[in-house]
Amino acid sequence: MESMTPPTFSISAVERETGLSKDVLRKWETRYGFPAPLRDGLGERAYPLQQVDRLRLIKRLMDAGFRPSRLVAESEDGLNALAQASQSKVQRGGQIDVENLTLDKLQLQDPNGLRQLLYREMLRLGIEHFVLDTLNQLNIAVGDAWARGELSVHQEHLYTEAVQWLLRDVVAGLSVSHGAPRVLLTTLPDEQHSLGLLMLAALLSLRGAYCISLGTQTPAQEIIEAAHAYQIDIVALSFSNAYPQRRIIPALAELRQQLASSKSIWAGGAGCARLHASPEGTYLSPEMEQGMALLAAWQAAH
Amino acid sequence: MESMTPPTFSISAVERETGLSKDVLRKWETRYGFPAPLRDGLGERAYPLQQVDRLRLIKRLMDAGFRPSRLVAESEDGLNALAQASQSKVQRGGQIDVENLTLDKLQLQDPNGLRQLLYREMLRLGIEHFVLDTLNQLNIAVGDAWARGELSVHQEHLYTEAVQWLLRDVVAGLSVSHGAPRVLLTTLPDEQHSLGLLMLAALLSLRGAYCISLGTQTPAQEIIEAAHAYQIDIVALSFSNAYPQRRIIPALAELRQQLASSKSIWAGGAGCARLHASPEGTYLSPEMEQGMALLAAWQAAH
DNA sequence: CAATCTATTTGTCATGGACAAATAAATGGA
DNA sequence: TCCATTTATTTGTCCATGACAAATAGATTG
Repeated sequence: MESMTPPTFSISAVERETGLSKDVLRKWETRYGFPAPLRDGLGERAYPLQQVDRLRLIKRLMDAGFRPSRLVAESEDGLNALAQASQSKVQRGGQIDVENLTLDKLQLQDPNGLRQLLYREMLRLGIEHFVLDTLNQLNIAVGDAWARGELSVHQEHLYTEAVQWLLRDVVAGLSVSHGAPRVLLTTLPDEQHSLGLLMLAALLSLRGAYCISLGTQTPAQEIIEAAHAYQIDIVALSFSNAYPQRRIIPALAELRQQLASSKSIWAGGAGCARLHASPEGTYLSPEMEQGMALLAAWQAAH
Repeated sequence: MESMTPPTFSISAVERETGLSKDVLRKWETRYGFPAPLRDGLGERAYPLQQVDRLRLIKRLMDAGFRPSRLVAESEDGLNALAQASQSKVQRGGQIDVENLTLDKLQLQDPNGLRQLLYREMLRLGIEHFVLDTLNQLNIAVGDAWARGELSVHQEHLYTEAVQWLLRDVVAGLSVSHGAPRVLLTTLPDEQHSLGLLMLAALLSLRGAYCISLGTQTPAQEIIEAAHAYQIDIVALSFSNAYPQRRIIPALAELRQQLASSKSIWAGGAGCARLHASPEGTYLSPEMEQGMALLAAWQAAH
């Protein structure tokens, strides 16, 4: 038992853990000299935990807008400093008094407490206010804390689960089979974040829309088919920051081309925030409020 | 408008749509001569829709146990015949009278009806019976129908969503903060199916356990950390058929090695069904019932 | 100071070869 | 004949290197 082998990761394990493709991992190695994995007996890359952690941090900062060459060159302290600095600037609306408490609860490892807290807050504020303000800001707060490394992945998972639990309950309670418009909610493959979708579903349901959620990662072909089958008026897609920006527009264009022109396409989520224009007949609404405005417009027009 | 370009897919699009890695797609091309994508102006592979569909079908059948060389050689009709034949043999317990009705509902594009139907059935049978029998068999029925190509992806998504909606509600209602054992439920990266997890959570909660769900795709490191932080007694992981068998044992072994030996590790889901032995101190329970037995054993021992 | 043009950065794709792990096929007793 | 063990084949993943377009930053000019 003298020689415990320290844990290392294969290239595909690192791809999974960091979200950086194998190609990218290899290219960085030759271009920047980092990562610099060890090699196992077979000559295959073996990434030490430390490097994987660093890669994770770099990926976070890239999602926040930094470029790799900059980050890879940075020292450990430099990276951490950047992470500290990369706070979301968005601070609209009044402070939510529950925010700190909730982050505390998360850090206190109290999943049930968190759920109850959110539920009570929702009852107090009403769904619309709760979703538009509290959840919105909480998401940002959690995202920031995570980017700064103050929250571990499992804590973030826990938060996501708690909110999902809550919102699904709400949406299920609000559903009526004859609402209008009929909205199909989902994400494209490679996009796993569904919180935004659920929040939108809650808000739209509140205003009388009929929401059908397909969960995450529905192939484009299937979206088309489902939109037809369920006689959908509006297809709502969500893109998180992690979704490669450059793929959004083409994806929307492709959908637009194949979908009956009577059906609208909405794209929401933080991933859309930095986009300026979208293909003809598709609508960007990085903020929830804009989604509500789009709904109002649709309902007025019909 | 004479020449509409027929839609083609890039290699990464095909990877997303089919779940076959780029490496595999390229290798099959040289080894078996299929797929045989066109090339665009840049010399890059451009897969016609027809080939993508065929790849999807092949992937389905591979998940059902067939080997690629066999499938790739097969004719179109041959593949369809195989898909027809690959029914799950499991038909234990009495027929559930609701099954056909539910599949009908799915095919009738009636998401709300489905949810209500499931809910009513749950009330009628009681949660335990409903989960162990109805849902279990429904899952198999849906999985089979999907493998046979009778169900499209969006319909399967819809089913999954409906069940999730239902079960989350149930689990939330059952949660008590002082139950024992304390169970952490999640899946490893690359495993996105969480239905089994939710079903287990419902059953365990019913029997007094305290369940903490982290959703899907929690990195191994994070599971360790969370197990410690939440003072977990049992870590329950779920593996679907789609999860590469060969990675299950090593993954369990790695977890076992890093996790305090006082904490149990359970592995469930259809992906475990074909495994015979598991690492020391970890337990396989491809069937829900076995999970219940494990729980009973744990509770008896404490 | 805004807009346009050049240079660099960056991700993805391609090719072709190697190898271990998984699976099937063949072999040799009981 | 059937089970267990050994040999072959299949199969996924990895490696190295090179090419190129799209995205971004930096320079230049009106």
